[in-house]
Amino acid sequence: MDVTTAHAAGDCRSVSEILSRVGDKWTIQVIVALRQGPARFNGMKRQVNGISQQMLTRTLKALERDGMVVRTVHHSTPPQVEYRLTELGFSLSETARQLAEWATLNSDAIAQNRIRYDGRDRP
Amino acid sequence: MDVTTAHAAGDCRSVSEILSRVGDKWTIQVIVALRQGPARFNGMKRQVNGISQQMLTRTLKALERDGMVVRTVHHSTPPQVEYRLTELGFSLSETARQLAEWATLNSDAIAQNRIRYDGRDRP
DNA sequence: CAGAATCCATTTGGATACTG
DNA sequence: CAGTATCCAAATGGATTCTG
Repeated sequence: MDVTTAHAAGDCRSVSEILSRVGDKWTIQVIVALRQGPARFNGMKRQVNGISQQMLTRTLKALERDGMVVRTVHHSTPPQVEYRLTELGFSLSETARQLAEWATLNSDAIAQNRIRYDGRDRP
Repeated sequence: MDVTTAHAAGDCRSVSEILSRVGDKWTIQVIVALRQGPARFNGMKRQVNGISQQMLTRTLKALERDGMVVRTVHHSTPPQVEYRLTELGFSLSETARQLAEWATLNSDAIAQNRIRYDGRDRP
């Protein structure tokens, strides 16, 4: 029996908190983007489609705090700041990639399910 | 090359939307809870630790709309309503279980990282 | 380039009271 | 038992302006 089964797969309070942290609008995408290797701020902003500057800042800072990303400043001109995954962050990125893949593969089906559901007569 | 790599792993706009849907505070936990088999409303409320009645209602309704859960009413007294995963929902639950497992295994490390980060002198 | 700061709209979530 | 309805607080996220 694995640890998840032993814990009834997520009844710990901490799990809920972590899931809602990594499950916000951008975290998974940022982590998946960093799988390819270290990246710089504006590079990521271009890579992660549609993210605002503020949300990228917040997301990266939260990931740094959680120990999933390290931030390295190179004092050059122009200044360079590099972000890369830690081991912890990389381990999450494996699962994150699967989740992103699932979303890619099933987004059409979900969109159709919604249309069908909304089309039924209902309050 | 798999589809995720082909799509640069999540730059589609739809992925962002789906991820933030399944990544709210409760969806993953509800789905993981339903892996064990069909369940009834108040049973799930007890199983998913800390969820309010309203949030369970909202989460289940959203999952039903997305075609991940089916809701079956048995007109008995007292009334019974059964929720169970569809194939789509079950396929997500595989990845969801991994994510919940990751969260369980690493919640301590993350908590410690946060303490360390917050302890450093910083604005 | 890499952000910090501010403002504001929307979403999310909790508590409570009520219903068939 | 299985919800609905309402109110409200907090979190989330976007846009814009400013800075070392």
